Amino acid sequence: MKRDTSLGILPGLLGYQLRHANLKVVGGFAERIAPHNVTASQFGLLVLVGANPGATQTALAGAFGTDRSVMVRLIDRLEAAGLVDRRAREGDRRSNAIVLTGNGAALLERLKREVRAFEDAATACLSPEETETLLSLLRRINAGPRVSAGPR
Amino acid sequence: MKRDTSLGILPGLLGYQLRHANLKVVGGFAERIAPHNVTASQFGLLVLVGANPGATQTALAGAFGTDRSVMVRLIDRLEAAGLVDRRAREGDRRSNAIVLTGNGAALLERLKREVRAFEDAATACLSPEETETLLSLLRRINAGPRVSAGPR
DNA sequence: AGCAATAATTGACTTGAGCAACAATGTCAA
DNA sequence: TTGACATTGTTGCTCAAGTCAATTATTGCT
Repeated sequence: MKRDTSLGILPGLLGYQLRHANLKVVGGFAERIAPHNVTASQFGLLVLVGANPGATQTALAGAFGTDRSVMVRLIDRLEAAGLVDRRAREGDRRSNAIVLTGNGAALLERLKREVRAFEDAATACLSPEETETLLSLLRRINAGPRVSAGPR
Repeated sequence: MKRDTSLGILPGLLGYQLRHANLKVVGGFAERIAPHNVTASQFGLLVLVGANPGATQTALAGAFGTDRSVMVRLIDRLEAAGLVDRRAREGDRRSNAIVLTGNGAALLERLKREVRAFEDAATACLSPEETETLLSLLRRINAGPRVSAGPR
């Protein structure tokens, strides 16, 4: 009774393909780094903090593309795990300076090696040039203007 | 005080670019169709039901890539909104035959026009050939083998 | 008849996003 | 200087989704 199911117009939609690629790649990566008790989002944030020591939570949220309130809870968890610190910031007592702890920096190094290996596996079905093309097209989509809600 | 934030190695990672493209495209689309009280997932499911009238919930879940229990609640909402019906299926009283209602079919037609316009806007920064390339690369990633958890 | 498999459902739990409100703090103009 | 306004981190609330286990009704097999 397999009556194989048609996907209709979905395969032609960028949104659909993006949703599935995201599910597959990010999901696989999450599964791979799960033994370290870190999610994919947390890894991304660790990279960001490592590249911008002392940045403000709002700056991190902006770069990460999330709401400030989401950033609060993300950092809460990383801080509870002893991977980052909230430091006082001279000159502005409203904001925190977020920095990696020693443990955080060490874990980040190990995770960076894992993510490289994982990405190679995930793009094994593409040639290196094709992978580069895919990345550059995605970057252009991401850099493009915010897509308005359209005429209504 | 913009001290523009560095993204570190993130821009070179497929997972990162996919996450952001997904956020941007799917998020923008969700915002656009929100006035119709439909989420992006629900739109996808409407397309699927329209292309496979009378399909089983389990078949839909399989094609959609979600758990059966998720499908139950997705259909619950569409049914409550009067967009689909659970029909009795002759020959097997365990399963439901899911079909579009008149309202559901009408809404689907309107949404299909909107999604086309939206995708055109989202890919306006790419040439038609580039958009096709992007879609085909994503399809290959999606069709590729499940990425294993890798060596430890 | 008896029993394993299947379809749908439910409940509990977790995650993530988005929004609104708030207190503390900083900025700026009159 | 002071009063209006903006910004920062934070919390609470809501909602959509995803996982996992358990339950019920039904079907098919032997």
